[in-house]
Amino acid sequence: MPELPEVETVVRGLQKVLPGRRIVEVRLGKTDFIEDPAALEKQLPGSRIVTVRRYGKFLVVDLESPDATGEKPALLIHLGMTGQLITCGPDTGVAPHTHAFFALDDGRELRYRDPRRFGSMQIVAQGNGSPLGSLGLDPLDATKSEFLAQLRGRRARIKALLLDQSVLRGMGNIYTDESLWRARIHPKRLAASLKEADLRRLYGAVQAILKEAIRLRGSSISDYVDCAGERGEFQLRHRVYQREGKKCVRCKSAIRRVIVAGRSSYFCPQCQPAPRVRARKA
DNA sequence: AGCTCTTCCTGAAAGC
DNA sequence: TGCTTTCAGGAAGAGC
Repeated sequence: MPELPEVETVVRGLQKVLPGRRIVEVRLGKTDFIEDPAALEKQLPGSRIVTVRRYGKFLVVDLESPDATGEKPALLIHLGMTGQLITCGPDTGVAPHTHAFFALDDGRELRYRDPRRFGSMQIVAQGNGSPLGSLGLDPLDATKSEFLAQLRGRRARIKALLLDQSVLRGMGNIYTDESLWRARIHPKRLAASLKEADLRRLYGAVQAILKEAIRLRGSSISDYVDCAGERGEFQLRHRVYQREGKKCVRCKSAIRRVIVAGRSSYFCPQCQPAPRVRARKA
């Protein structure tokens, strides 16, 4: 599923080919994941792509309107669980579940495919519109003190906080579990119970995991591919994610799975000791 | 504030 | 073999 490293990989690929291109035509299939399909069909044709960038798990396509009104619209795309953005020639066969086609002025096409349609697409007036405003720190841009300030003293479970996009933007289930394993922190620990040293270790782990995942072009589990259709390789480096019952590479204990924050959470019971459970009153 | 449950959707995998 | 059920999960919303 596309999280920060996967979106970053797609963005880097698109940024090589899209800036300067003009969108000449928009064709849509199913539109229930698009906020205002008519707005896309009306506003996109004729506009020029300026930049493609990542904001959390969102792809932001900054646009320049043909009528130079000063309006700088942006197309926001969230890949959800199974979203793919691919560039290809116009005659390339259409994969099932391809729901949006953006014809470009060089004859090529940008296509959006999303079997489960958990993704989303919308046009905002400025690249900072609606959903982006409520997002928290970018885990790679954040300094250690910003990161610590965001988590210190919070009563929620650390895993829930790492997944919360209003706290940190971009982490998902895979990189949360991998980071917690690396930092030797159990997903159920309350952030407020963590020592300063734990949080520092977590900061380092998050940065290291995300950077390595970007270097390896993301994790290809489920449907993830980059904008050229290539798979990533970080799934080969997963230490806990989807490794229930397999041996921890550090201590040989069997990896376990529990539900935390409504998500499957994989951890090593030896390396990541569980918090003390408060006794339930009878 | 923070937890759990539900909804959206499809395909893969498990169960019978 | 082939059908049915379950599960996965990003995000938002409800209810506690």
